[in-house]
Order: sequence, then structure tokens, then C-alpha cells
Amino acid sequence: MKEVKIIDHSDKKAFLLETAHQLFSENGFDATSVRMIAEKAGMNVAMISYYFGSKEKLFEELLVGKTNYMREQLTAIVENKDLDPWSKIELMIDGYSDRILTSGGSLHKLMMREVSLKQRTEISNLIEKRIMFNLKAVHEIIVEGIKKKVFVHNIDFPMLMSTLIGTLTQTVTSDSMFFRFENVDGKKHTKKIDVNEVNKR
Amino acid sequence: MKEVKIIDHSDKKAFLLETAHQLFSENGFDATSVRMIAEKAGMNVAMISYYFGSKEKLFEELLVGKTNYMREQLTAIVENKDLDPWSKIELMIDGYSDRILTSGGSLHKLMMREVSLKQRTEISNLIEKRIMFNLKAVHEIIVEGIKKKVFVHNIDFPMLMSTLIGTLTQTVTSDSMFFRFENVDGKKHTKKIDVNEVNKR
DNA sequence: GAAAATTAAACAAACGTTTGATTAATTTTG
DNA sequence: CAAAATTAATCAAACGTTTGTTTAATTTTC
Repeated sequence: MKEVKIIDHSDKKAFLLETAHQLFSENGFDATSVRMIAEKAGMNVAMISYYFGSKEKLFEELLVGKTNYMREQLTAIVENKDLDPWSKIELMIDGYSDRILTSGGSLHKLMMREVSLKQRTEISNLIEKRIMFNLKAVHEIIVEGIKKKVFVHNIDFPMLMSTLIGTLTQTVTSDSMFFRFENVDGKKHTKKIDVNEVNKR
Repeated sequence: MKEVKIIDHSDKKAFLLETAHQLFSENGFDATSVRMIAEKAGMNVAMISYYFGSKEKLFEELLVGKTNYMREQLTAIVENKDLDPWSKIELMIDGYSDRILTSGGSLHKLMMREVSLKQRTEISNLIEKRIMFNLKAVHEIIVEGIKKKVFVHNIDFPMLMSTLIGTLTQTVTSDSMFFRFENVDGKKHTKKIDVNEVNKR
């Protein structure tokens, strides 16, 4: 009889993914070799091909996995009838900051870097698709807000998003530069200012 | 006899630099091989080592050369006594947009990508040094503006610069995404909005 | 004809991936 | 239930390419 067949090759697979995530974030996709990943994970190189098929596939799986959670969370916020547009926006930004920007390897930085290279078209398209989904969610909220007259109408949506995401990316990417000047008080600063940023619109 | 000498000796070096600039921008540093550069430039691979010593040195020389012009232009603006702070800011942004963002291979994108990888520390530091110089210039203008009471005081400078540069970078990097939504009317749009952005502060 | 420029060829190192063997666990047989 | 067959996981080694760089020979230049 067939009981519960828990072949837990998900443990090692997950660990490989997490290790790759870290290394990709630090060095980028190209400069991270499969041997580096395997070594840091304490496993054999062949396991990467064995589990994922290829280095690119590993990256894709990493991307899909990491963005899935946020995806769910996002749709939940959008479809929640009990929240007004303002709260939705705030919840969204909070979630984004916490989960994507600050989490260990900074997935956001990694994604932005890869999408800026049109070289690996497969991966770029995958990332774009995922980001577009989130953009649509934000767009919906804003449209709803306009309809309910909570927002001033005629917002330049592309520009707003460029500003928002751009600022976040920039802050994460090169805090070492800009914040070498003065009055820094940590990461919370960023989030707050960004909410204000939205408010101004 | 040699009539028109179309091929100037020093031109080849410059041509290599220009070709490398284009390829680096498209594919990134890692994914651009010296053979690609040489082939596209119609020269032998060994010429890169011959002229520059190494691939990294080529990149550094490219960086220094491309940023030097802007550097001069920038100091000229800052030290110009006939300009009020507002004009200076506008001139600066105009110059930046035209020369860095829109020019062929987008040096800006390339620099931002490389600085976000702390991997090649030599190059990262070089880029950071160059950018810091420009930041200081902008900072001076703002300080001057505050002293002359033209700007509202207490500007959060790091945040301002993050917003500004971040937005620009984002727009250049992924216009394909954000502007897939609506009301786009070209690149001029970006520049204008950014000036307004500054105005708001 | 010496110096500089340019070339083809070769270099070791690193890359991602495949292979064939080995182990251990599980399932199928008789 | 034990023996045989099958499966999944893991490994070291090697695969063929490609990488950046160097060498040594040849051509171009002045």
C-alpha cells in the first residue's frame, strides 16, 4: 500500500535556491557560477542540473517562487472591500518595503539589474511580466481612488510609478553614496518619505 | 602615395572605446567578451590588451573619458557667478539628461548597474568617486540657494537626490514597462516633470 | 632598417553541463 | 519474508566551449 510518500528533496532544493538567491544578489547572475552556489550550499555541482535543469532555470524558479507570495498578498489587498484606497496604498508600500527591499539578499535589486539587461530575454520577460502584474494592481487602486474622488484625478500613472519605484531602487542600490552626506536615520526614513511622496500627488 | 588618411592612429583606440561602450551598455560588463568588442570594431582581439592592458582597464578608461566632459561642464555651471541657483539647477538637469541619459548606449544605465554590484570593487569605487563629485556640485548649489533664501531651507538632500536620480534611472531603465500604460508623449516628458519635481521642494 | 602596429595562434583557467558509477532506500517479485 | 529489481540521490571526473591574456611572427610606418 502507498502511505505518505514524503520524499524530501525539497529541503536541499530550497536550500540551493536560498543560497543562489544570496549569491545572485551579491554578484549578479553572470558573475555567480554554479560551482560557487554548489560549494556554498555544501553540495555537488551536478545537483543544480539535476534539480533545476540549468542555471537559468534555477534563476527562473527562484524568481517565481519569491514573487509568488507577494503576488497573493497583493491581490488580497486589492480585492479587500473593507479598505479605502489610501489604506490600500499604504499597505502595499509597507509590504513591498518589508518583503522585497530589506529581506536578506534584496531581490528587488537583483530583479532591476537583470531587467535592465535585455540580454537574457527569457528572464527579462519573466521579470517584466511579474512586475507588470503588480503595476496593474496599483493601477487598479488608483483608478478606484479616482472614481471615488479620493485622489485628485488625472494622475500621470507611469510617471508616478517611475518616481516611486525609482526612488526605492535608488535608495536601496546606492545608499552608500547618497547617505554619505548628512541626516541619516536608517531605513524607516525611506518608507515614511515615500508615503509622503504619494500624499503629495 | 597616400592621399586621404582615413584611418587615424589614435582613432582606433577611440573607436574601440565607443564600440565597447555600446556593447557594455547592451549586455553588461560580464556578458561582453573582448572578442565581441574586437569583432564589432573590426580589429584583432589582441589590440585590446595592446591599447588598454586589460578588459577592466578598458572599462575604467571608458568611464573616465565619458565622465570627464560632464565634470568640466558641471564645475563651469557651479562657478558661474551670473546664474541664480534655479537656473543652475535647470542647466544641470538639462545637461545630465541630454548627455548621459539619451546618448546612444546610455552610460548612466551602465554605471548604475555596475555600482550596484559591489563585485568589481575597483570599478565600483571609481564610479562612486565620479558620482560623488557631481553630487557635491549639486549640493553646493542647493546650499547656496538656501543661503540666498531662494529655496525653502531644511531640504533632505540625500532624499532629494535619491528621488531625482532614482526616477531618472528608473525611467531610462524600464520605460518599456511603465509607459506601457497610458499617456506617453516621449522623453521630453521626463525632463519636464523632473524639473517640476524639484520645484515642489 | 628600427619602431610601432597588427596578426594568428596558443595559453591556462573557468564556465555550464553530462556522464557513469555508487550508494541507499523502496517496490516488486516468488 | 527474503531476494531481486527498480528508483532517487549523490559524487568525482571529464566534457566541449569560452573566457581574458600572452607570445611570437609579420606587416606598416616613418
